Amino acid sequence: MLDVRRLRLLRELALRGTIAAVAEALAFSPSAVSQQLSALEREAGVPLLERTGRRVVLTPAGQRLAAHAEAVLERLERAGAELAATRGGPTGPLRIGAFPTAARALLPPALAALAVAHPRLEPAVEEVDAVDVPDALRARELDVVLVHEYDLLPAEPEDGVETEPVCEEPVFLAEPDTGGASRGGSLVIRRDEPWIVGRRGTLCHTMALRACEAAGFRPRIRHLVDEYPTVLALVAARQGVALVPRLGAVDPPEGVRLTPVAMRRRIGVAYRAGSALHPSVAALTHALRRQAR
Amino acid sequence: MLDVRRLRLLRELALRGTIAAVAEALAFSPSAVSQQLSALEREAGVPLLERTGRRVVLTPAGQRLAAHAEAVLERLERAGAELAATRGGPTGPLRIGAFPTAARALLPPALAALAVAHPRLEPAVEEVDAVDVPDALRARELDVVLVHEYDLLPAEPEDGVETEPVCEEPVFLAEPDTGGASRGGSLVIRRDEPWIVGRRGTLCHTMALRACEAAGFRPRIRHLVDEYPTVLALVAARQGVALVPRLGAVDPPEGVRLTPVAMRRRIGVAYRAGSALHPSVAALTHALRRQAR
DNA sequence: ATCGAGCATCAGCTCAGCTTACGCTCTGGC
DNA sequence: GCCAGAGCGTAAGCTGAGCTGATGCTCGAT
Repeated sequence: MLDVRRLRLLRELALRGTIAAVAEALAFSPSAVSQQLSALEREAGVPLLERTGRRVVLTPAGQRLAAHAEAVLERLERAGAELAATRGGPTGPLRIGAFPTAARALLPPALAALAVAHPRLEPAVEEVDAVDVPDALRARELDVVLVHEYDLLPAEPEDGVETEPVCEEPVFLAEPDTGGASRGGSLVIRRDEPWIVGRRGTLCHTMALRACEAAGFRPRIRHLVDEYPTVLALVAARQGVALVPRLGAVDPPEGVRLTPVAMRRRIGVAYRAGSALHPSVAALTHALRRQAR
Repeated sequence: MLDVRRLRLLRELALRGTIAAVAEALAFSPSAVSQQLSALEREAGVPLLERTGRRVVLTPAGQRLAAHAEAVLERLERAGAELAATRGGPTGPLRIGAFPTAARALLPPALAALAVAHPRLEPAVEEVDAVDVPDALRARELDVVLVHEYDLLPAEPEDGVETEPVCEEPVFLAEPDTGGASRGGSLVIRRDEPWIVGRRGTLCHTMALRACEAAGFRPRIRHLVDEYPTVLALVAARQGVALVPRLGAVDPPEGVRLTPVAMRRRIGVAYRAGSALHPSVAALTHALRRQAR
């Protein structure tokens, strides 16, 4: 009978690529991981890893075994979720990851409602970068993560992670309020304005570029700022224009005009495959949905 | 993460009913099983067992968890089978169980062919009672078992065990050869003859009773004998009539007339769920099928 | 050419989990 | 009705699986 703890290491290796990364993710020493993978290879009787240069890669047999491991672990996750469900309502710690806007605008009221409905639930929120989400979930550093995607930028599915939609919101063009009549939501008219976009590598950065690209021009980028309150303050100071989702534009400062554009942002929750039935996860999803209405 | 070794114990408990039986089956002391199940219950956070009298029974939550365990273990079995397949052809020990007729008539030539095709396979045959088959497979005492069923007596599916057909054979009515013309294969005409059937509790015993019952009478049973050569010798000695499948009637003695009746026996192989792809299992199944033609 | 990242191996230690011993409770046979 | 034994749980003690930390080797990047 194959050892599931070792299969877990193999699966993590398939996801992360190096033994050192697996070790760090699971809080082991690289030595331990190496030893356990060697043992797994001995059990299997087939080479699973191959040293290439100073790294290792999975052999085809190793990849197939990693797929089996994925399936086994998912079923274990489901079993655990079901147990938690029979254990009664949501209880204990729930580690929630969120992108900054959600952490500020969406989560606090949802958590307040949750505290009333499920007083024994202990949510812990942590801001997290989108790129770290799958690893954080798989490594069990987080249990649920609020994620978002834009029309022009659909998120691709990740192994071992499932996503469920929570709500959709419009995206606004934010520009200095000159007092004149609105010029409508088309981006093209602002092609010569300076733009304020998210920092490079963020979803919002890419989203703004894609949106301008779709409108047929490359924006002149002046400011790189992630926090929407700051963005709006810059807009009010006539530093440029920006694209801002509704949740980023609650309570806009004076001197900012918001015009809807033809793009929407979708917000969802991501969790480990199999934990959809977990009562704490289900309760948070429910609270977020109610909040979003 | 739930411990799979402990889940295995829970699954065995679901199948066998007592901790002592689980311990014996897996070569542990009952104490070890008890401790591990307690630990599993602690992990689960839900009562899984309930003491009733001097036994334990699974709670509903325990039963559901056992079902998950079954799924996990089956997937592990498949992973192992796939590894064995990539390891190259059939190799190593293969523990084969068989009912007596198959052990005598079907297996030896199949094993001879197998030895030529796969010299590194080390088959070990053991006669086994039909009632012990599922436990022997689940407890990993055997890898493959030859099983049979009669038209009137279909085998019900067992958790964790899969069955695949190998061949079908006719069943004969064996009666003393009086030299006269055959009276045809109807059983009714022999309703007053003494009958020779398998020992009580065997499939063959039940099969004979069902066949007579279907023909509308209750047989007068004189001899209870399992071994078909002995049965045929008794028939030749004019001790009664009997129902004998073809494999039990190779080389019949003088003075026995065999007439086909409207019943067939199906022979199949049973193995642990998930091990169908195991090269040794597949090779044996293949050899048996060829042999049966 | 050199340095560091990445992996394997070795030695040593710790704790999970096994066995043995024992006690308790219930059941079935006499 | 009683008692022997089946069945389960707990306590104590031991062993080995598996972890850490040290060391060495091999690449690849600067």
